[in-house]
Amino acid sequence: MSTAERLIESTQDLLWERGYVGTSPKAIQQRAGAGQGSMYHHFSGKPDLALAAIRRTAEQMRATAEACLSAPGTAYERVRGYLLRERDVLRGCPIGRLTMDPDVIADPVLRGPVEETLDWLRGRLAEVVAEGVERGEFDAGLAPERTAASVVAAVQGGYVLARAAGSPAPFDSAVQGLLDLLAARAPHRPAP
Amino acid sequence: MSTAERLIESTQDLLWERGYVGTSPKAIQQRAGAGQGSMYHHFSGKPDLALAAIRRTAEQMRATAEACLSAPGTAYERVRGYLLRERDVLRGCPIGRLTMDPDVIADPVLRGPVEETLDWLRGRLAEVVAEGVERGEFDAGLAPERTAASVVAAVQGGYVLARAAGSPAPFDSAVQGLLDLLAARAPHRPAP
DNA sequence: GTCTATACTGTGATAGAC
DNA sequence: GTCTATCACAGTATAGAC
Repeated sequence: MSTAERLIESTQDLLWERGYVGTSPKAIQQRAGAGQGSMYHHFSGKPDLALAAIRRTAEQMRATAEACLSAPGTAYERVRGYLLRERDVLRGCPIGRLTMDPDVIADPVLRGPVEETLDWLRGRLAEVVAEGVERGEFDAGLAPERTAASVVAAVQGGYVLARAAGSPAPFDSAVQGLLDLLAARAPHRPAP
Repeated sequence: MSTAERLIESTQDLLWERGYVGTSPKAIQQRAGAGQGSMYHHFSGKPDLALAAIRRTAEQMRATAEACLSAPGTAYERVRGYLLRERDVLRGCPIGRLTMDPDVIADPVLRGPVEETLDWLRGRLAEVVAEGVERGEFDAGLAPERTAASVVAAVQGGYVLARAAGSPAPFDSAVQGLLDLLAARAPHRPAP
């Protein structure tokens, strides 16, 4: 793998673990096995490298979510598939995490991919819910946009609860609680 | 106000804004209008001062939540009151925020108040939901613990979405989406 | 109690040799 | 392209004067 690739991947890991503020160029270089000069040859500085890493992570997250949401099954089943997909819960969300980073939120360029990714996810989930309503798989009264926001928030908030508790259990509760509520709005009442 | 008090309040503000990793003793001293020696006289170092600040913030958050949850009204109304209470949404949660701080999560002493506060909140909300079920204000099938976790997650996740978007709108959607789902489980169907 | 001086390490970046 | 040397500055803490 090229040095630039290794630098990007190391940055992805460190941003996930420690955030932007908590990640130093030195730490990135050490993890990538690259020298200082090498890093500053490929990237103009920390923000530039972080941007490349954030974009890469955003792409990957989008692909993972799309795989769940475009799977076969009813709308409820696809939402359930997204909510119950395997996750390393205690690591949290590599994109959502960045919203707590003051330097990321303050810089429109760095915040860009974060905003786009979470917007896309809400929009995509809203499509699935709307489809479900059209097909009669969900109650007509279910509001797609709001429901989609609740689904994404359950995941993001679940990570917060799990990390506070030092255990994935509260994440599972939060997700299952929402799934219980959604199942009650799916006319055929599938098992949650 | 005493110097120690000013140091604690400055630390509360900075932890909320920039997190533990992003907050330096120097920045705290400047905001508090205190010298270095003064800070190290009252506190043994950054972790000690941060602990005092986190404990203070945790107390305050608990008091605010308890005020909503012990208000008069049905269980649904009290949960709604908690969810719709005024918030500075873009600032996020001063306690939930800390779960993304690697140095806080790694230190059991600093994580302690964070864990206790969010555990207490879930437990307290579960009591309210359980009471509602007993009184017939909620469907008997509603699981108190799971529902409580979903409520807290909606708020914490709502903050993430709002900060990503640079707007409180997605927070409101997530909260309202959950409220819609909960209203459908309250036999008298109050307006959400 | 509060201040200034000091020390040491880490951060983020540049310069120039190879 | 990659390396090492160097830099200015911030982070964290201690020492000792007042």
